[in-house]
Amino acid sequence: MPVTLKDIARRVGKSVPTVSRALGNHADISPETRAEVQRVARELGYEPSAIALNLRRRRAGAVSLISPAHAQVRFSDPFFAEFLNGVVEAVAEQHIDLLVTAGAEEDVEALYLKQIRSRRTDGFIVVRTQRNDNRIHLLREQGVPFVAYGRTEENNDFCFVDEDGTAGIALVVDHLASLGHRRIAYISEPLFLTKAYHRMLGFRQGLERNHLSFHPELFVETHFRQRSGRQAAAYLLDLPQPPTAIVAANDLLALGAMHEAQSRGLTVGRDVSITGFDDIPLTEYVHPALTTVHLPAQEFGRRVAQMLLKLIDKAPLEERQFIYRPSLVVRGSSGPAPI
Amino acid sequence: MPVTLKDIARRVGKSVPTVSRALGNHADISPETRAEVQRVARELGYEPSAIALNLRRRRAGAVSLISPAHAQVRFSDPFFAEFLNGVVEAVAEQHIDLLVTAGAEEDVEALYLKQIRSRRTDGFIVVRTQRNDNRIHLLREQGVPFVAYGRTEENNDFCFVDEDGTAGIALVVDHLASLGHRRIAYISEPLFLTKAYHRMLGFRQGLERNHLSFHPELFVETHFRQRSGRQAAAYLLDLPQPPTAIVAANDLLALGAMHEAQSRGLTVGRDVSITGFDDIPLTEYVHPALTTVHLPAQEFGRRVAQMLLKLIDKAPLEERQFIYRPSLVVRGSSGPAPI
DNA sequence: AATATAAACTAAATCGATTTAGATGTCAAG
DNA sequence: CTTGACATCTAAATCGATTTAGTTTATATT
Repeated sequence: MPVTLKDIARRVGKSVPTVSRALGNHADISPETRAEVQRVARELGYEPSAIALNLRRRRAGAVSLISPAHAQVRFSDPFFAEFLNGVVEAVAEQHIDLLVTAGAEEDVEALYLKQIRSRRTDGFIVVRTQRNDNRIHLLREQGVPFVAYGRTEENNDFCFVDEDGTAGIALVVDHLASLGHRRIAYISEPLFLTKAYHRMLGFRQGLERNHLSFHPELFVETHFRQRSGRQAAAYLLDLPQPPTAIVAANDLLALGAMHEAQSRGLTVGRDVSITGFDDIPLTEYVHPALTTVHLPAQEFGRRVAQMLLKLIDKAPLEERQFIYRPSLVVRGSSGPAPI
Repeated sequence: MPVTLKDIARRVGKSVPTVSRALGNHADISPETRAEVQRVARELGYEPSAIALNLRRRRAGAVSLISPAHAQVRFSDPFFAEFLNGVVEAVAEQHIDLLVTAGAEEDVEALYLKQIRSRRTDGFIVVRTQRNDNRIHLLREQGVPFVAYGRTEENNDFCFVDEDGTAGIALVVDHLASLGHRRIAYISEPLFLTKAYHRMLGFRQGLERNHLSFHPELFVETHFRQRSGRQAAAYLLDLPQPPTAIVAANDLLALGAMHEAQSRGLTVGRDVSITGFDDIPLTEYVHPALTTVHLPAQEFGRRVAQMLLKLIDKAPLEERQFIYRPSLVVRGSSGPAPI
């Protein structure tokens, strides 16, 4: 049986409000009573009921992160896992709970609405934003605090943390072009995701500024995982005129592509160059190590969470929006174009 | 402003309890009133306050998963990420919230105690059990429902899901022995973890039943991550008489070891065999693909969560304990011993 | 001595639901 | 015409906290 104020009140022979005020160090309690109450509370291991408190305060004491339905990967995406690490730590520091939920395929918005109406949560962390994102429409409409990781393509007047994916991929193309590559392929994530779209733009921008033309047959839109990367690479390497370099929109796709190239006996970094994006912890430990674009995933998680907590507390926010300019990490998977 | 029973009551001109009973389909409400109340509720988008309900029911409507402090990896451990996927899905199906928290380094037990006393949670999922696990002592003492992933070394009279790591690693040793390997090294996770300990036992058992002797210099106890695997492999390969096969206690360690071997110009699977454990999604996509032991991480997560939910509901449990017998997955990273 | 003031406490209301016990009105049976 | 049964509803209590508005008692002031 958990200990309540009533239990303490009974023990010290005082009323419940007195006990409450004694524990809260209010002025209208005599030093003796206060000491006695606090002693008994400690002795009984009293801890206020989070639920009762939340009812009174009309807060949930929790923030919510709903993993989107379309992400078959959910937490197994290493980038997202790192991001989650950051969120969990930032939230734990403030003694707020993190509610983690999986969105059902049908309609994630119903889930958001339910959480809002049942007042389970004080705010949301929105991940994997889409170019036209109904979740964001909804949250804005409902006036619920939220911070997104990523932007949308429309009205971006909300709090978010994002990366400049366009600049990131353009750096990759620069790098490959400087190595003499002229047939560069691109493996894209689904383009309804804002970040996939931005990265794709970076690819086109990179081609352009290096005076390379865009070959539609060298552009593949696929899913998130390694399997897709492998399949896409198989298609590309089977082309009559295969690319000498493959830019993948994320590291998992790149690893899948590398696997395909290697199982064809190609040496990655020599016969074909392959690059990724995100710099997940693994990239350093595959062979050859992956040339990629670094993102501080955990820091993104921290930032998003901290912004959200401030937003909820209506504390002043130094910055409502943050766009990280990523940097290139050159490793062994990219090398000079073969002649 | 969220909609409450009071709002509905005002609208239909009835008392709050009547509204409550109408929504709950109780018998003592006239069909007309019931219909009217339900109509208005729908119209206003009424959803009961989760907090008020929980206060009344004296339940939290949530279960808790606290990532242990010693796990520097937390969610970035791909096995754990998969496990979490399973948990999240099983829990979401039952409309229960999952509270994810990070344990501070100092004392995780204090965190558990706090969550128990403040009645934030109805039960716990305990991961990365230790041979002598204070969290389990505590939960048992407090009589709080919990399910562990993994056992302890003492009294195991509680609900858990586990793998038979001993059998798993022994399979690996059998496999390597059958390929002619006689100098087999082992890279272990920290041995205070039950699962690390079990796997280590499997290594010794495997050696024994293949009539191989245990060489202390071929046994390295280290941490979880790739970096440790790499360092351990460096040490092993620098030995005057290096091993021909390296058994790593998990896939990340194995990938680290592979990286070290490859950066020395060795061909993994020919010059040296390397094996892992867990069969994380990545193992299939490195080159050569990793020989490992398969564990259905996501299913483990589901099982643990489902057990916990039943335990909380005091529903009958067909089985309180489940030990999975893992199977070997042979891929390219293991091959015949060089002569 | 009467009154104002301060100290230390408590009753009652509140948050948003549910449940228990009781109230009211209608109708049929005696 | 009274009584009992039934249908339908509401008042009050409860979960565990906090806050507001008093209340009581002792002390200081005039």
